[in-house]
Amino acid sequence: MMLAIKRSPDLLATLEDRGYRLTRPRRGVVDILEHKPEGISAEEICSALSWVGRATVYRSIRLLLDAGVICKLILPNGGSKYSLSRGEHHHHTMCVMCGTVGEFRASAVERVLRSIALDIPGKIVGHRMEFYITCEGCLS
Amino acid sequence: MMLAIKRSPDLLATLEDRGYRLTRPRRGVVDILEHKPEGISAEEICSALSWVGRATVYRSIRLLLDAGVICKLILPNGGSKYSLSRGEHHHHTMCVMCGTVGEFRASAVERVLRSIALDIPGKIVGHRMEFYITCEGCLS
DNA sequence: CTCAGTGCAAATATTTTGCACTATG
DNA sequence: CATAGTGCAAAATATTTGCACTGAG
Repeated sequence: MMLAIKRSPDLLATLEDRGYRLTRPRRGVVDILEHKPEGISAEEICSALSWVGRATVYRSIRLLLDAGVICKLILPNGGSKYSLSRGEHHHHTMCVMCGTVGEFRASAVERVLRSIALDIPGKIVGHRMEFYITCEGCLS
Repeated sequence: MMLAIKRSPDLLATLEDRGYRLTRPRRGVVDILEHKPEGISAEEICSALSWVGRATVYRSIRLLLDAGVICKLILPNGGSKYSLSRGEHHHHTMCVMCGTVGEFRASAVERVLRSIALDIPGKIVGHRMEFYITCEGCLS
């Protein structure tokens, strides 16, 4: 697609920068997501990595989230799944038919954030935004 | 604040329009939220409504969500809570200090949605957007 | 040796389901 | 009396914790 996959090496570097080690289980989680552009749930990661303890999977997920290596996505039904982070701050699209996850960094979003800020009493310290779509493949 | 609370009567009407009844447990959930502008979690509703079975609370929540009487909010940490819906389609602000929930319907948002649509491959069928803020009260 | 990282099983949370019972029209 | 609504307890999910063990510096 538009963005080359395999951005992980650079992102993983941030892990070691922070003093965390890139262990087998952690690498395992990243590897899986590298091959799952549509994202995957915590439990699915556990079964895919049957050689890793469930607790370790959850701990790895939390660590990788902290480090910004992966992203947590909120599904339309409220559930959540994870996907590789391909870069800086961005937002996600999720196809409601096939589940494929896309990323985008529309400058329009950042622009609107500034404009919305004027309407909001207080100081914006964060936000979350997901777009549920029917992707081109599923449309045809 | 800007919007008068107690919009529920009109919203509750949509319940009966749909053929659902406004029973005691359902009314209970709405009542609580009427007095909790900062929203409340499912489990907290259960304890507040100790005279209602847990299952009924969850069923009521789902029903009220469907009917658009209440909203589900995603917290910064991924958890969720509920708040009264004060009207049509809107988005939420949540103070990360005190938890107070606000609503807004900035036309800028809808405008940007249209503009973002151009950047996104496929058809947008829904979205979710939350703003985490430090509210004016907590700023001072 | 020391401590981050791990596995496993148990503990928690959270939400849903089955089923018999109650209430309302 | 037909059926929506309910309570309770059990089941299904999801996630976290305690604790002893392993593996790199």
